[in-house]
Amino acid sequence: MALATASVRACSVARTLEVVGEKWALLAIREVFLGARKFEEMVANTGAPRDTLAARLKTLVAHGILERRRYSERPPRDEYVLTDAGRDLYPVIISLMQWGDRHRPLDGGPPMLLEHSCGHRMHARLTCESCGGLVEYGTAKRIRA
Amino acid sequence: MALATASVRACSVARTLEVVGEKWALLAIREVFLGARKFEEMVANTGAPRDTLAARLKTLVAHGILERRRYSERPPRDEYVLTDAGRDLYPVIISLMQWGDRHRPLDGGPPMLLEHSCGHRMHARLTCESCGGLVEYGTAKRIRA
DNA sequence: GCGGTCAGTCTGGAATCCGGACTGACAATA
DNA sequence: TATTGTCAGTCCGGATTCCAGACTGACCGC
Repeated sequence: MALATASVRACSVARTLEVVGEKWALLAIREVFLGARKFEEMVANTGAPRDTLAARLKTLVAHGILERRRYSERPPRDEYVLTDAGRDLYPVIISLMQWGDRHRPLDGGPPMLLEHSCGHRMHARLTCESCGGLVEYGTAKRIRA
Repeated sequence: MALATASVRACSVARTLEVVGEKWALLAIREVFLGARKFEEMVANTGAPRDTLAARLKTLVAHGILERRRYSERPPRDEYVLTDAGRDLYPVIISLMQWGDRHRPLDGGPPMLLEHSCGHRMHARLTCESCGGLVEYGTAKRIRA
């Protein structure tokens, strides 16, 4: 009687989502990327309940995605800044943004345009570090697990 | 008395998260990318409550990310396959995976290795379509909104 | 008929989420 | 000094979701 009970896949996607997978977490991170580092700004820009946002910021700090930095002593004021690990979430945010731009467009075009440092309107894509070729569904195969 | 009340940012990230931002949605999509297209497989591999997973699959189908396809009439069996819009989420999944590989590593290395069609172990990165340069935090600036 | 597979649905308690009111520290204005 | 405003939360009670696990129902193979 072989018992092959629920061995959940060990997967980096799941481990990442444990950190940023909650409803307002990525939106808070987006705000920091966009320069809104203060609690009040994030509340206004995301529409998150203050309550929930405070909790998310706390766990993001605990997980080393954000850092809380005091930028004024009198009055005491803190802002949230990205750690290195937080900055590494940039591709996640950009990928989500591009999907939304393409598949959930707004009348009047994308709500936000980004310009890459090369001077062109930014269209990002995932490429292979070795060959430079496009990475999309079907261009990769599993070689372990 | 100017009332600048809570104008939530119109943002493609938020619109995308409305579709895939719930706890088990992206994990279900990951499963389909990995070839687990059947309900039972997804339950086993993700560990999601059957209940919740059924609900997520329903909304993903409703949102045009997945498609339910009958692959057997007798007994009646359906599987879930990616639509074009679903396949376009590949960069999101890969970005999440790479973040997890780097910042939440497992002893013994990444649980899954991918090989790009060029034959090398896949390390994907976000690059600019115009110049081919790396896209990371600080390489883009907002030119609208 | 009996057990097994597949794809869910149902249940009831636990955990979260929500909008909005409130607090407390301070600054600026009157 | 009193009033108003900003900022960063906390607190509240009700509504919504989530969860593990039991159950259903359609089918197949033996």
